[in-house]
Amino acid sequence: MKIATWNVNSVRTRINHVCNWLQANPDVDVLCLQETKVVDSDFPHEPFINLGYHTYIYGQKSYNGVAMISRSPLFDIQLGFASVLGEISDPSLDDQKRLITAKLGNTQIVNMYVPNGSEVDSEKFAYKLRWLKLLREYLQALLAKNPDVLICGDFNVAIADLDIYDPKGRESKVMATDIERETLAAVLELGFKDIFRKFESGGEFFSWWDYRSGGFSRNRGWRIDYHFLTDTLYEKATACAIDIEPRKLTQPSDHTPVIVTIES
DNA sequence: ATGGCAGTACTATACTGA
Repeated sequence: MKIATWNVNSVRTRINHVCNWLQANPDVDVLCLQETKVVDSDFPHEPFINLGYHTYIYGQKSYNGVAMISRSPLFDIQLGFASVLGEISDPSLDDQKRLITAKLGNTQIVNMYVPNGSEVDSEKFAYKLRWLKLLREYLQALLAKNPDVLICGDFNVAIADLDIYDPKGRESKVMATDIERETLAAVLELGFKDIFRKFESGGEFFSWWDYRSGGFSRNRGWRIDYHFLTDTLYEKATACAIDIEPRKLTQPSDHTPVIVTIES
């Protein structure tokens, strides 16, 4: 089983890149997309259906939006926090469409686009931390039903200094502050491990490079796209790869796909 | 220290991202 995650920064603008990538990677079972940036009624289902995939979407106008593109049908699709938790005390956390989960066989796959947070101490930053706190409750509820959970997506947090090309001054930078790391760590403490680090302990591995200032050509990137797996899945994983090829194309997304391989 | 690049909505420029 291969699961991939890719923040495509508009699925409509990137449709050819995504379809070409699927055709070049036919053994990927599920591709989790973030930042689709399209309302559901305008989602480009056809190109995926024509390639033989099933599509599961949760979008909104202009911003955010997630989707799952799957070789075989997925089951028990749930959109947003409330679909799992029931009524939530802060409904604004479901205003932005960032969270979709579904089952592939016995594996619960959660695809998420964590809020960026804009600037430290901004209202958006507070929203990000509240979102991550509710994510913990959400995952706890999923784990109560099924121990085999894979969460992936754009987490907008570099979990270690090794995941940033230059961590100097990171304390005051969004995506790298202690409070973001601690809040995400509290989520992962439920039993999730970074599968990339099962296979690679070194630095200079990134999944996002700023469009500006030649970030990619100078490899000035961040690793903010992850797959976190619970124990049984973690043990069965045999590889985790970052595919930088799509980032080299013209008009690329600023993120590139990350793929985990799990023995079935 | 700042700005740089890109997509969307809209139709000039603001907002957002990371």
